[in-house]
Amino acid sequence: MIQKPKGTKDLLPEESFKWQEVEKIIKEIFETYNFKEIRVPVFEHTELFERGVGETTDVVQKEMYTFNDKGGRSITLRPEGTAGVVRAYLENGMGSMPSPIKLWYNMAMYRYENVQKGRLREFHQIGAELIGSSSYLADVDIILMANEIFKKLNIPNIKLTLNSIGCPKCRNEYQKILKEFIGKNLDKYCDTCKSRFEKNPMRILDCKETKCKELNLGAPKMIDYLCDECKEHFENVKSMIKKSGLEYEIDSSIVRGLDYYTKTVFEFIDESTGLTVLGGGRYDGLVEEFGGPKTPAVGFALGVERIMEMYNNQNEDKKPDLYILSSGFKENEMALELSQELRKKGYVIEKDICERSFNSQMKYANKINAKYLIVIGENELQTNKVKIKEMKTGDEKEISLNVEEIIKIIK
RNA sequence: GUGGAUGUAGCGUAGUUGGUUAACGCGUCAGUUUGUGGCACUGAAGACCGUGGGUUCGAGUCCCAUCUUCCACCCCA
Repeated sequence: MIQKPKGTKDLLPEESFKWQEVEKIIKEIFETYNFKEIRVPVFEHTELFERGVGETTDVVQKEMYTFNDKGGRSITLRPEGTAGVVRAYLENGMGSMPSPIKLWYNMAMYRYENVQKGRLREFHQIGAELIGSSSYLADVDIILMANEIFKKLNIPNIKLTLNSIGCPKCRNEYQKILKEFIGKNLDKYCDTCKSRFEKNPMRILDCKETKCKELNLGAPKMIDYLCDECKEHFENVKSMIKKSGLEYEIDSSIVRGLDYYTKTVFEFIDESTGLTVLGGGRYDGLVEEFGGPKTPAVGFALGVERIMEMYNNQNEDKKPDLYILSSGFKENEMALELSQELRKKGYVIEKDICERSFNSQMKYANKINAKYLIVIGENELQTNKVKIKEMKTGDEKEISLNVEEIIKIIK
């Protein structure tokens, strides 16, 4: 038997119904903030992610599904959503539409990861991008919108953590100081850290190797070296969030795995598993990195599979309104006609399509939880009367055999 | 990428120190019941025991490899 590839998942009807419910709730939240949906290709030129996400990141270094197509182009299955959305923003001239641009997406992502619970190779992210505002008010709106998702979905034990990683200006200053600190013991760090020393020393602070962690003790923190502008921005974000009544924690270790972030970064963490369910931040340099004008932006992405683990259904999937039981050619013809008319009016109708016996049809109607049932046989065709039965109670009622009379009962 | 565990019908399990046609429950299909379901009873279908090698007269059971799933590290959503 051929199995599905490692790290992928089939969504069966019971779960796909749950997904639809969650997707609907989140979409409605986005709409109240006037975000519009965007859909971009599953694959892009590899260069887009190398430049956008950053060549020193784990995502680009070891997790991308990259291949050459038949035309010799290097193609990559998207490992995240922001790069593609920003590319589309530029390519479609959205910079000259009324600013800021507010977009949301719901897309599959691909990362060659070691599989574990809550970590798949094909997974889904729902995200939002707000492009064209440098104000702290944009950060706050994005964070509050993200928080709304957990509130509306009734998901408890979610913690918001915040940090600021500064702008290129203060980060350069800070990195000099950091490199001085690390440089003293560089030969004692692990190989990954050594390779990151020149290009991206801040990620060394994120290393989980015990020897590196020990060496990092007492290292200078970015948050203490923010320039005046970044500092003010972060203070404003914090105080506005506080005023809105949302609790948060400062976590100076959040740097995020993608290089494009600047200033505010945040994560919503599930406290029972410790997994990040939603992560995001500001990325003021990305549009420019892709060759566009200097354009500030902020956004987030949430892991759909991870949120599904925590969500409990509020409703049940639809049950058939009516089962039409019939046997015999004329009778089947009548059943078909009735079912077509009722379906046209939006009712969920089940009928025999296997030419099964009376008894089997009866049992089937029961198993699929049909709400009502009618039997079409010789008598009904002759008298034009039919008994309609409520399956739950067993009550039967005789009515004329026509669509209007049936609707009166099942509606 | 590193370390550990796992794998028997659709699902959940049994399978004794290797020994004939791999068992049970749920589910599925049908019959008892050509005019009324749920209960009950009867029957049927469904597994080359994850895959490929090896040891043996003989392997679901032992050995090796490989894959999957799960857990930890790493990383992230």
